[in-house]
Amino acid sequence: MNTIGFAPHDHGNCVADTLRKAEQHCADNGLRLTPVRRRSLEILLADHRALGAYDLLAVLATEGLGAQPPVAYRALDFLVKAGFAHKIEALNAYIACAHLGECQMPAFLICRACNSVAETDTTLGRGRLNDAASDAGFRIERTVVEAEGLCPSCQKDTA
Amino acid sequence: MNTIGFAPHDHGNCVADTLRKAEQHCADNGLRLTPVRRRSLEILLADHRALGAYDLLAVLATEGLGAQPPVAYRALDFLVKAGFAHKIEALNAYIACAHLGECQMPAFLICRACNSVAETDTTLGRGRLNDAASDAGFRIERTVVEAEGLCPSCQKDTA
DNA sequence: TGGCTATTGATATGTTATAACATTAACTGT
DNA sequence: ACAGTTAATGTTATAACATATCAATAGCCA
Ligand SMILES: [Zn+2]
Ligand SMILES: [Zn+2]
Ligand SMILES: [Zn+2]
Ligand SMILES: [Zn+2]
Repeated sequence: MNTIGFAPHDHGNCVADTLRKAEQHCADNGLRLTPVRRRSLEILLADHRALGAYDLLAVLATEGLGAQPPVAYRALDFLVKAGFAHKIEALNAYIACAHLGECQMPAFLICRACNSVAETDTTLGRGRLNDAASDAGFRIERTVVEAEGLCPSCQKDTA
Repeated sequence: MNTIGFAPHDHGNCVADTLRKAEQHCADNGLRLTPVRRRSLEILLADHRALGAYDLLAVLATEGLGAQPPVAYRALDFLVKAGFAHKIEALNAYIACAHLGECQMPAFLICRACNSVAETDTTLGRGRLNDAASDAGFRIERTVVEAEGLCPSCQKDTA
């Protein structure tokens, strides 16, 4: 299942690996990983939490990479369209993809206490949801699957 | 599956039925379906589309039921908590529950062309997400399952 | 080089949501 | 009926999230 976010892992490697894959994907597809875009991806990758556009902007601003909302939203738009990041609809926030290169249908586990987000790659809903969609004659283009709750560590804290 | 929203149905009955169930639920649970709340539910029920909080507010305002944002947000909060309405996270909008009384884990089919929304259910299909959550030690409290695409009628229009 | 397109800079505005506090209505027990 | 309590509403202000628009610049390709 490869759920990333709550389990400890070699994060330095995780970051370097994702950046490398992103660079490769841009090279292969004629996309430009400009300074703002690259730095935005790095900031999102820094830890496995969702960041609001204005949170990202605040960091970019301290680094002289832009101070107006469109800077952040353009970078996020690029990252999302390229598949390097996902929007968490339930939070109006953004997170780096944890499975770059093999991300088909992401689903997210969102801790309401510490705001950490784990990305898993499941086809939930796809079976059941596809059936429902077929019955209704609906053509699915994108799905949003998000679960809110408590991560292992926050369950302990509130126990 | 009882997917409601795209298929024609006796909507007058659908509305009356839902209002009756809501009244009963309030009576049974000591909740108060005040004028603003009741009218908000009626407005959401008017058709199977998601309405923004400010859209709802605009209607309420023309009827003298309140003109400030908190009026709409309080009513929506009540309706959502009571299970009479759902928030569509992908749209930041709200819709009346189409399965009042038997709604466990709703999922939505959202047409990006006409904005109609069908409500279906994923109760039987949450195996994979539950598995992923278990593996990660995550305790799910709420799920968001939304599919964006084209409804039958809009597929024809763009064909 | 010149023309084209993608990207960035900058200002303004639109949209969604909540904080905070005063007021009024409804319920509870006496 | 009365005070004490809680739930709901009125009102103002502001926070948080997102986009429209247009000018300036950088990369790219005849
Ligand atoms: Zn990592
Ligand atoms: Zn992903
Ligand atoms: Zn947590
Ligand atoms: Zn429902």
